[in-house]
Amino acid sequence: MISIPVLTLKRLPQYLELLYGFEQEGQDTISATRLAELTGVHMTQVRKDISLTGVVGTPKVGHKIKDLIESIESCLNWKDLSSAFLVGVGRLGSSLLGYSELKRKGLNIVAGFDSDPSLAGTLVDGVIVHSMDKFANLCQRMKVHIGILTVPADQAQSTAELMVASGILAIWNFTPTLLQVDENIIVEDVDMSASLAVLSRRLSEKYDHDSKQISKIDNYKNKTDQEKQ
Amino acid sequence: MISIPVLTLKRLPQYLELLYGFEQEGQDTISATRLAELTGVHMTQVRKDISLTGVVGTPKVGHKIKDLIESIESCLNWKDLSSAFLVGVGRLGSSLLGYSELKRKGLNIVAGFDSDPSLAGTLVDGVIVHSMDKFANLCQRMKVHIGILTVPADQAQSTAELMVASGILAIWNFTPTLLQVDENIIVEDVDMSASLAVLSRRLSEKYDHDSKQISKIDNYKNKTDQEKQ
DNA sequence: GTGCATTCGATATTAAAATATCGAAATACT
DNA sequence: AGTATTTCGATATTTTAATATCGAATGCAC
Ligand SMILES: NC(=O)c1ccc[n+]([C@@H]2O[C@H](COP(=O)([O-])OP(=O)(O)OC[C@H]3O[C@@H](n4cnc5c(N)ncnc54)[C@H](O)[C@@H]3O)[C@@H](O)[C@H]2O)c1
Ligand SMILES: NC(=O)c1ccc[n+]([C@@H]2O[C@H](COP(=O)([O-])OP(=O)(O)OC[C@H]3O[C@@H](n4cnc5c(N)ncnc54)[C@H](O)[C@@H]3O)[C@@H](O)[C@H]2O)c1
Repeated sequence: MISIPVLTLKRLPQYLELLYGFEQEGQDTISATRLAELTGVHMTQVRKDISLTGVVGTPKVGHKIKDLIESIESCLNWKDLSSAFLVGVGRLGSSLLGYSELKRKGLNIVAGFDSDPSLAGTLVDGVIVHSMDKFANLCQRMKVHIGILTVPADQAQSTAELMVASGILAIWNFTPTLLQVDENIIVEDVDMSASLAVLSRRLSEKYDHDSKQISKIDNYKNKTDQEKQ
Repeated sequence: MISIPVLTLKRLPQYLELLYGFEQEGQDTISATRLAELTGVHMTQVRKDISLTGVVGTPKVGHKIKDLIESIESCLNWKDLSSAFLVGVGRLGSSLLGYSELKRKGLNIVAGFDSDPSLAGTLVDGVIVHSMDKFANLCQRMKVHIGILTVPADQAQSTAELMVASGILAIWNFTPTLLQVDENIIVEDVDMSASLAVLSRRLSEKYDHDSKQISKIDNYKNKTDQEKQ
């Protein structure tokens, strides 16, 4: 199975999102050109990305939307559900338990785990929450290989180690902690800090000569808004 | 103000996280070499990243941790708080309202907004929630320029447009929707789908010849675990 | 003080990603 | 039917990012 570049993998869900929209609108085909316009990704890049999923289009027409969705979904292994355990049923954790969209993306959270004894045995959005001592055993018995990590930052490393020792092969890490685990464990960080860093800096780069700039922009915007009327 | 590459910006918070740890342990200096070991980023890359923030180190010693933190934080504009509004106080939205870590990263959510009338006037984790009709007015009066978007996907585009019309200059977008807004508005996506796509595919690439492979790995792991004892 | 090891930071090389170019295939139009 | 036009997909070029190399600076051991 060929290795697809990370950046391509990160673009594929974007295309999918648009494709679902078109499908609902009853559209039948779509061109790479159009996808490029909508995503801001270069036309040739879209073509390369699409071709990596293994689908072929027809000249002048483009791609059959149904085929393209099918191809991207199976490329990402989103066609059938993988089971996952979530550890840390706090604010973020329980919001994920209720996030039904994940099922449409191949992820089925079959149980939550938390060190807080008052949560053990409860249901959160229909998902059972267990105490931590059940983790290793259930993990092996149910052959679950994906772990979602939403514990406090200072508990992240030890929890990750427990996961790995219990048979977890891939960790979806929502904590800001940099996990140190065996190198053949797949760790994928959902890095909100990283994203916030980019937003923060880009805003500074654009306007922070000393925030007077922002007022200028405000004035400019008001002006053009008036002109538009 | 120079433009720092996205990938560098995304690595800076990683370094910071480690640096906070060292600072607490009472350490005084750190070398790029050590940061490279811990993050998996190449040593020369770490040096480049660090030098982009404007700090200089001393040979043989490395960098003063205090200076480095200071330098990265001010590079990301995390030293002083920017005000933000959050729209969509649902599962994810309210989990963000309670996420105090954001304040340490320069972001101060000063109010939430929601179309659900039963939420108007309530406090969520100490943050006031307003009805949507107050958004434009408060945005201008309080000179808030950052908007956090956590409404359902089908409401994302229209809400983004409201934000832009109200003076928002940067949108932190947690929805899977690809926003179409004026090009000088900064949009930063927290793309969980993208992250899940990478995790999913990498897992397939590694083990999906037909999932027998995973059992093999299990056996292998058990074996080596025994050997370790 | 002198050599030695370490680390910085600048410059060069390599690798990877994004963009441009071009011919061929398919449809629509004359 | 023939021609123009759109779009695909393969190949080349350019740009950007990652890695390697090297000299200089600093502190430490002797
Ligand atoms: N809240 C957010 O919006 C948000 C956003 C981004 C990242 N995060 C990160 O997600 C993580 C969780 O944040 P949160 O706001 O949901 O915190 P939280 O305190 O609301 O929830 C943490 C949960 O983990 C449980 N827990 C603590 N130690 C545990 C352990 N050793 N084993 C198992 N369970 C344990 C707690 O009982 C609690 O239920 C943090 O690392 C945070 O940095 C949160
Ligand atoms: N829940 C998660 O863990 C999670 C994870 C990743 C992404 N997301 C995305 O975040 C968004 C919110 O997800 P959620 O699970 O919190 O949903 P939710 O239904 O729990 O919350 C949505 C909130 O938005 C409000 N709302 C709806 N329309 C609105 C409008 N036009 N203006 C203002 N407020 C409006 C609703 O009243 C509700 O309070 C979705 O786009 C989802 O795809 C959620």
